[in-house]
Parts: sequence; structure tokens; C-alpha cells
Amino acid sequence: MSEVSEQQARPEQAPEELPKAYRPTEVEREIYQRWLDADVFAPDGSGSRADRSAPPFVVTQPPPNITGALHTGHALTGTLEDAMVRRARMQRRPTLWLPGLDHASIAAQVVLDRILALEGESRQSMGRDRYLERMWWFIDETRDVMLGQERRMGFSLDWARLRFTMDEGSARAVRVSFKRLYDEGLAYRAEKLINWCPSCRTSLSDLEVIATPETGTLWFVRYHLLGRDGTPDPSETITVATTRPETILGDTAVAVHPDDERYSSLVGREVLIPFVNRRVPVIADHVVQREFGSGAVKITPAHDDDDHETGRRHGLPSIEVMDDRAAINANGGPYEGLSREEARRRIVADLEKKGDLAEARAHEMVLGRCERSDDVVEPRLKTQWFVRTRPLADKALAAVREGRTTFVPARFEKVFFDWLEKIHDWNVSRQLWWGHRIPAWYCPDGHVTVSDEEGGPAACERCGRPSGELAQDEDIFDTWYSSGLWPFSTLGWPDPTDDYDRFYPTTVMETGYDIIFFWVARMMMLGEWLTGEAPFATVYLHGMVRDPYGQKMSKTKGNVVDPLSVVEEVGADALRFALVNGTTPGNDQRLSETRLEGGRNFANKLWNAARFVLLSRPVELPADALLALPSVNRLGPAEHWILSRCAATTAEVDRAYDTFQLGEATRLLHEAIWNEYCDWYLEFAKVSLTPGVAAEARVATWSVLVWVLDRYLHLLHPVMPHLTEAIWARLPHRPGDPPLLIVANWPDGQGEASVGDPRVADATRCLMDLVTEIRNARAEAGIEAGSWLSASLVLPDSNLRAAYEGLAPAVARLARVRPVAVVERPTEAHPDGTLVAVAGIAEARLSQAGADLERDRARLERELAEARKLLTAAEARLENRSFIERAPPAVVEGAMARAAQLRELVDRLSEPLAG
RNA sequence: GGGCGGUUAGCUCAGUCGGUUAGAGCGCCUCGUUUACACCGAGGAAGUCAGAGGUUCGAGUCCUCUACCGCCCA
Repeated sequence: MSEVSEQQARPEQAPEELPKAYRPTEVEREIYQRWLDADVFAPDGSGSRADRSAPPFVVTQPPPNITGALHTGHALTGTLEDAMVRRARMQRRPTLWLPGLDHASIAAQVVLDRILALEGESRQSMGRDRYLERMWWFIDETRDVMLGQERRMGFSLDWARLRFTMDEGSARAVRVSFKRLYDEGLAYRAEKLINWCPSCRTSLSDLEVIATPETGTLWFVRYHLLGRDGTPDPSETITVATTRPETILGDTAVAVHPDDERYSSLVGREVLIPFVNRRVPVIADHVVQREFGSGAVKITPAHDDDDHETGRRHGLPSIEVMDDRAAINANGGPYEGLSREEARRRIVADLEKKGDLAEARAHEMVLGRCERSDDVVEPRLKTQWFVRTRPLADKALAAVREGRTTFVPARFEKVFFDWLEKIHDWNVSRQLWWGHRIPAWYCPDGHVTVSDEEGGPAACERCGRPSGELAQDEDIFDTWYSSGLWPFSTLGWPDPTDDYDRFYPTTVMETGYDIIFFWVARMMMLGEWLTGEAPFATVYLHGMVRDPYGQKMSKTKGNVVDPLSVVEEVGADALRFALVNGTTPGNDQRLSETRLEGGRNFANKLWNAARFVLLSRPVELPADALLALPSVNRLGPAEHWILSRCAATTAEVDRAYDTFQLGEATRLLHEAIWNEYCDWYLEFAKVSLTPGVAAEARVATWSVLVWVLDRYLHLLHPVMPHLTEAIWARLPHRPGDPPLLIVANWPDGQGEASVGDPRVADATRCLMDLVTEIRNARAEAGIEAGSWLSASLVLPDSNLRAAYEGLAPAVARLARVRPVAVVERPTEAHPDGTLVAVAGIAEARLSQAGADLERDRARLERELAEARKLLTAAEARLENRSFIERAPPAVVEGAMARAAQLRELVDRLSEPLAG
């Protein structure tokens, strides 16, 4: 504890050196370094004050893509997580917030390829090994930039546990999990129609394909039927409708509906596919919609999902006509080598030339586009790896249905259910280079060996051929596969580690609702299946950060906000506050200059309140005095009031944090700090701290001033950590306090609640209202702001009079009234022209010097009319017998008290108007 | 087509378990440089809680329908 008193005795900066405006950038860097030096981020750091018997609080950070920069979404994610984590840490739970980065296969390759293009290189020109070398070099740079950005945001991540989805631990988790899924029959290799992006030259999962409505063309093409002798009969044709003429080259049938009488005579005949002169059958299948186009469709099993199914049912061959870049291959005959777009143009032109194009009409359709490249996705036949998701999904569903994992907000559970209930198998192969290579080896006989050994299998597990004769699968995993293992791979899984024992399953998974399927559902599936436990107890989902006009931020729109430049402008705390204050879980929000200014202003307000407190320290107070509440008999009315408010705010804020309503927590604190502490208590304290007041009283006031500030700093620390830490460092501390706020104890409100007398607090509140009413009366009557009015206060209640006793100088100053006389009840009717201010049962009569009596009368009439209206409503309510009988007694009592109050108010207001 | 969310002050948004007079920030109007803060202070104006119906002693809040906006899924 010696360091504690040392720190109090010698604040590193004298109060008078505090700058008048808060300068966040200097403060924030210094404070962050202090936390690092103190080693307080880790649950087992040397500065940790965690109670090892308390339940741990664990968050694994959603790893940002290692592509170069954080955006506002990351800033929001980190702010919310940091706030939860910091509070848990202050509650002395062993708290772990585990940082990480994601290798982001496609995204990273897109970024690197762009850089390489500037250097005159390309993926192809470099080859796999050199390319990967270059990638590691690239991410070495971006890693440092990104981690620096997170530190600048003030995130209290346990840096010693930093993980990367491409590190050895992750790689091992990928291999082991995949081998297990393979052994259990849940990972399998098959030839299937997959989504292929010709730009990225890889397959994609269903989720990465964006369905886009577009206007295309529906072409009607005449196919020539073959006669019995096998030669085309120019007089007999069947017209098929297609949106993709280039796939004609791969047609292996024409299909009609079995009940379609127009075509029933043609079923079983053959047609000749143009350009490639293939003879294919006319088949009947219920899949054909008779109303669509001509009622006859071409069947291309290698290039269309529905056609593939139809082909399977009818035993049709699948003929691929495109290569990796979606150019026509050798099967395309005369069109070989053309891009699919060029091939389409030529084929349409050639059909027209031949007279076989019957019609072309505009057609509304839905196209699949690649999430990354926006290129049109091509269904293609490919042999690769899939994960059988049904059994995994069922476990994930059970975890949520049984309440082992809950969603905040709860409505997202339904979204989660809907997706997992009709999930398809997961295509996990990607034909890319940057990522985890699939740990499958093939021997020359085509046997498959899946191995979780780092160096691969020693021999083929079927025929025993040595490793030298085996070839590893060229493909890598979908990035989301390694991300799906994140909550446990980061803690050591599959090895039995201390961290895994202590910290798994984790507590909260906080992320955006846009990746429920991509990530949350997959973590749930893999976590449940592989570890036997739901990977987290709570899924907290935040909304999207949009621009001031509600538009999604995007680089192409140019409306992205760089969080780091915001931090440089207004400070990390202001940004954090702006992102959290008044927001609701799961709802989108707009980030504007105005909102950021709000955060900055609030930081400045708090800073200046602290400046006042520090500058007004009574000289009599010993330099090393510890912070304590004065004994009750030294508390004035204002102290009772602010301590009661402090207790109430503490309880409300605590509850808000508990229920993940961080926006509500900050709103409450903003209100308490600005509108109660600064606007009122500070003003009361100024009066009590003037030199004429007895030293003991000044010390008592100042103690309460510091006490409440200290409590609010604790409560606000999770959201505005730097500012609160910086101020706290300059205040005297309580016995047993640690040297840093970040590890100080979370307030429980007990101290304040036990001393703040609610009756005194209520009386104080009434006098405050009276001050407001007097100010109102003055302003409305046009009285000069600086002038003093003599006043007579009617205070018909002993509590009120007692409170006034303690607050008289403050009331005088705040209402600018002098001299003041107090009476228990009015001794006479209102003298003509007296200004009247009424607040509850209290009343003030003011000399009217300089008053505009017309306007004052108008004000009173307005107030009276309003009071009468309310009274009428209140009385009507009480006259309702059902209300008296059925409403809870407390509500009825409240209504009666309310009506009585209003009656009083009406009386008081009518009297001066009567004359 | 199915699902979800939204509609509250000029703007952006809160509003807990249905309960007194629906709140905040910004903006607006009036006044004010009193030694924390002009990134400020004092006072004020501003609402048919999208619409209709229902439940209830009582509805911004619960139910039904409608309109418009947005998102997700197919």
C-alpha cells in the first residue's frame, strides 16, 4: 500500500498545470503505456487483482482481417467488448480478452494482388511459394499497423495471448478437427456442382454468393428435331427458352413437362444441338414449368443446379464447356477460347444468322454474384471437400434451444434457427494459396489419406505407398473454417492446456449481426461437435455503423470514416462514447460529426469538473489524506441529495451493464454527471467551499465532491477508460485502492445508500425546483440577469425549512435573491405585482423591480391552465371505481398524492391571479 | 414468396415489468464572459408516439389489420 499513499502525496502534475481544455491525444498515449507497464490486461498479469475463485469472464476477439486497417465496425466491436471486459475486471473476475487476427484468404489475396499489379508482378508470375513468401512479408507490415490501431483505441487486450488464424496452433486445430470430421464421416470429397468465381478463380460457399436481381434477356432458340433416320428435319423444331445461350454448347437434353400436350408427341425423340452437333433426347420432367418461356427448356447439367438434378434423374452426361476463367473450353467447338460473354454474343448472332433465333425478350432474373469480386458466379462441376453439416447443425440448434447459449437481442435466435434448420453441406475447398492447405493426400491409385500430422502421412493408409509417392490436395480451406475453431483453438485446443481448462467455454461472443451465419453459427457447430460444449454463453450482436445519411459505409461510396483520424481529432474516449451512448443492441446507428462532438464535449465537461474539484481542495486537508465519506452529521442537504442520486445511478448503471444495455449505461452517466453533478452539486459546493466557511465543513463538502466523482469515474471507466484513469490518478483514493483505476473495485453503491437520507434529498430537490422556477419567473418577466431581488419563501414543511437552513447561501446565489425571508405559511395575500414562483409545496414571492408584469401574469396563467388540465385528468382517474378497485394500491396511492399536489399547485397559482 | 426490424420533437435516436406530466443529444428562440468548462451557463419553444381496430381500471409499450421505409433468407 505504500505506493498508494506515495501516489496521493505526489500527484505527478500539480492541479494548476491542468490545461483548461482536455487534450486527449497526449493523455491517452501516456495512460495506455501505464496500463501496459502495470501488466493489468492479462488475468494472470502481475498487476491483476483478479479473484481466482470468481467465475472467469472470457471474450475472444473477433479477429479483424489482416488486410491493413480497422474501420468503424471494428471500433464499435472493440469498444463494446472492452467495456464489458473492463467492468468484469473491476468486478475482480479473472478476465481474459484474447486478441487475434484473421488471415482472410480471399480478401488478403485481393489486396496483395492489387499491390503486386503495381509492382508489375502477379500471382501467376510468382508461383505459389514466392507468392506466399510475399504474403507473409505483407502481413508482417499490416499486423503492426493494426495492432497499433487497437492500442490507440485503448483496448485492454491480453497481448501476450495474441493469436493469428495462420499460426501453428490454429494450423494444428484445423488438421486435427478435419481429420476427426473425416474419420466420423462428416468431411467428404465429392464431385458436385459448386459456385465458381471466375475472377477469384476459386469455389465459394453459398453464403459468399449474393443473389442480385437483374434484367437479362430470354432467348427463344429453335432446336431441330431428328427424323427417324437420324438426320435433322428442317421443318420440325422445338423452341427452348434460355437466359444463357453460351451453355447451349453443353446441353445434353431438352426437357418438357410430362403433362404438356403441346410437346407430348416429341418426348423420346432427339434433337440436334447447334454448333456442336450433339444428338440429345427430349425428356419429360416435372421440374419444367409450363408457363415459363416456350414450355421447353434446355438441360445443361454441368452448368446449372436444377439441370444437374434433372440430369442425375435421367442419367444424362454432364459436359463442361468452360474453364477456370469462364472461357469456353475444347468442348465448345468453334467457340473455344472465347470468354463466356463473347461466346454468348457470337452464339446469339450465329443463331440469328441461321434463322434459329425465334425471339428475344427482356427478362427479370436473379443472378449470383461473388461477394468479393462482384463477378457473375458460375455453377461448375468440381471434385473437392465438403462438410456434412446436418449433424453439426442439430447440436448447435440444441445448444440454443436448451438455453446454454442465449442471444442478445433475442430476436436473432430465430434467424439462427431458420438458417441451421435448412442448412446445406459446406463447401470448404478454396482454389487459393493463402490459407490452411487441406490435409488430404492422394496416392497414384486415387486412395485418400487424411492426416493431422504436421508433415503429412508416412504412407497411404489404403495401399501403404510411401509418402514420397503421395500428393497433397492443392486446395486450401475456406477462411471461416479456421475462424470457426477460434474460441477454442486460441485457448490451446486440441491440447489439454491450462487456458483451455480455465477459460473455455467463453462468456460472451460479441460481433455484428451480419456474420451470424458466416461465423457465429459455424463456431457453434464446430464448438459443440468438437469440444462437446457451446463455445460461449452469450452472443451479443451489434448493428452496423452507417454514415450520417444512413448509408452503409463503403470504399466505393467514399463515405468511410477512418477511426484513427477520428481518434486524432477528438480522442479515443470521445469516439468510444459516441459509438455507445444511446444505442441499442442489434440496431444500426449513424455516426456523424455531431455525435463525435457530443463525445468530445462530454469528455471536456468531465475534465473541467475534475479541474474544479482539484483546484478547490481545502488547504487544511493533509496531503496524504485518504478519501472517506464524512460522518453523517457533517453532511448538508446537497450532500444527502447527491449521495442519494449517486446510489441510485450506481444501481441503474450496474443493471444496465448486466443486461448488456451499454447505451443506457452511458446515457445514465451522462445525465448524472452533467445535469446533476456539474449543474447542481458543483454549484452548491462552490458556496460551501468559500473561504468564510469553517474548515471542517469545507473538508466535508470536498470529500463528498471527490467521493461522487470517484464513483462516477469508476462507472464510466469501461467506456471512457483513458480520461477516467487520468483524472482518477490525481484524486485522493480510498483505503485499499490499487494504483490504477482499471483494476479498482466496481462500485456497489452501498456507501452512498447508507448515508444519503431520502427525505433530505427530496427536500433539496424541491428547493432546486424552486430555484428553477424563480429563474424562470425572472427570465419571463424580463428581469435583468444580474440584478438581485428580495424574496419571501413559503416553506410549509419542516424538512423543507431544515434543508433551506443548510442551503440558504446557495439558493440566494443560484436564484439571485437577496435578502430572503422564510415563512411557514403566507401571512397575507399577495401584494400587487409580486412575482410568484411555485415548485411543489414551496413558493417564492419576489420583489418586482424591473419586472414586466404583463408577461409575468401571462406566465402564471399558462402555468395555472396547465395545472388545472392535469388536475382534471388526475381527478377523473380517481373517480373511476374500476381504477380504485383494480389498480395496485401503490399506483392508487401515487395517483391520490399526485392529485393532492396538483390541487395545492392550482391553489397557489390561482391566488396571485385572483386580485 | 417467407421472416425480421423500423415509423416517437425540425434532425438523429432512447423509452426497462403496461402505471404520475413521453425523454436525450443536436438544431432553434431569449438572455448571459459570476475565478471548472463558450467544447460553457440560465431560461424557453417544440410531440395526433405512422394509421385503424382490440385487450385492459390504464397502452408509445400487449394483440390484430393496413400503409410506408429498411434488412435477411429463398
